[in-house]
Amino acid sequence: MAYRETEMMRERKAQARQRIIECAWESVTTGGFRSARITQIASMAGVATGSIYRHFESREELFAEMFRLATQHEVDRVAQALTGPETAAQQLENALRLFAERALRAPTRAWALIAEPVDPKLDEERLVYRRAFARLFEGAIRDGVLDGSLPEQNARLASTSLVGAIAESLIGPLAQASPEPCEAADLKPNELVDAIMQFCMQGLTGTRSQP
Amino acid sequence: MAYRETEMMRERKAQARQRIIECAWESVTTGGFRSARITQIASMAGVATGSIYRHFESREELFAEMFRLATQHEVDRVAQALTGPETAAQQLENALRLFAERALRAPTRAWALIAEPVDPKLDEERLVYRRAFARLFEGAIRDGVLDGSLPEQNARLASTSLVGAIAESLIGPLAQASPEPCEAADLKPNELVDAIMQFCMQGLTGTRSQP
DNA sequence: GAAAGGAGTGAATCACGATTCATTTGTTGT
DNA sequence: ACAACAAATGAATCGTGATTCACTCCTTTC
Repeated sequence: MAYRETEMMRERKAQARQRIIECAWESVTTGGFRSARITQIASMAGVATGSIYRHFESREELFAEMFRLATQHEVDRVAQALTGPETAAQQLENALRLFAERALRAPTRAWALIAEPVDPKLDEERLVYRRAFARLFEGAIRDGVLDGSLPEQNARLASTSLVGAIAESLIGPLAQASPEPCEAADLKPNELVDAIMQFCMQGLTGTRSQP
Repeated sequence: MAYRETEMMRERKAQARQRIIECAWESVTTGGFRSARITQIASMAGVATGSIYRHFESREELFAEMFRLATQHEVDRVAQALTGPETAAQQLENALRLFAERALRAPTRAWALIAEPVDPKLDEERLVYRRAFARLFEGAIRDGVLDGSLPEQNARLASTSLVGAIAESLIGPLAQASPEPCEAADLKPNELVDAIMQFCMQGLTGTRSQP
């Protein structure tokens, strides 16, 4: 017999796979799932169209995998903000702010992650993404209730509402085109974030901040 | 010469047009824009495929028109709730609750109206829809600030956040399949609505309700 | 260096649905 | 009843883009 997959080959394939995912992500970040073409991704990655299918079952599968990775990255970022010496409420505010700012900085990406619908497989992944965030925020809210920085409440629902309020505030205005982001409510980006945060924190604490 | 469009014919055409829109709406309500096929809509309406194009420039155009009508209907419903003898804050709560309940009762329709992306023409219409709601809620918030039932705040942004919080809370969990709606946060539908409303009203008033 | 596979290629195929258009079926006025 | 025209039809066409596959190119092993 001859040819047994060697370490070098495994490595090389893994790299190609990685490259494909990265290009897919770039394509999605630029124009959303809708306009991401397999053909174009292939040529970006410097491989033939058919080669994509050596690495992924289908277009769906490629996007699902890509989504999984991007999502994990984003969740990790936000999770980081949920550690530190501050009160849980303060940590949560930081995390929410980070979430909002990141979304605002890359609207097309945010849209793709949060809302753009593609196909059932992707929706499934998105659900996981949502749950990951929900769980994150939910935990922080529970902590806040324990350390007294937040009042008693339904943590699960509050966390969902938070994500929703932020996403809508950012994405609603930003969904269409990315060229001239943000003019929602006639505010500058950071003012927008501030205002969103005020609403969210009031919703959580039931206490007026900065009257 | 002969044949000049008569009243009866005009009527008949208008009816067909109406029927087509209704069937399109039913189709969208059932499976979302994505799965609404012109062919199927035609057969539902009892006309030939080609006849659709006697009434509408294109698929896009049909959906846009349909969307416009559905939207108007929905907005009118909610606007109704914003009249009455109660404080503006109370009216707003009623309106929000109505919005949430209606969405909860027909998740696929709500999804189609609020979030499902289709094409640029539709997105434009959706923007109008969002603005209509925003304006509605915004006005109510302004009134609330005036009559003292709500504290000073950025009405525009608060209204956006409200729509977002509600939409996410409802649609996030309900987006996928309509068969078994609602088990979000392990709550029954009306409990879900109650919890959302609490969050929203706290966000608006900065006051803890039902501690 | 030659056999034995695996990996890569990309033009051809296929699927799917919107749209068209030659033809048929009314409708109207005389 | 007939001319003149509009409306309706739906099978055929077209466009788009994912997916395939017969073939070539590389690696590995002996």
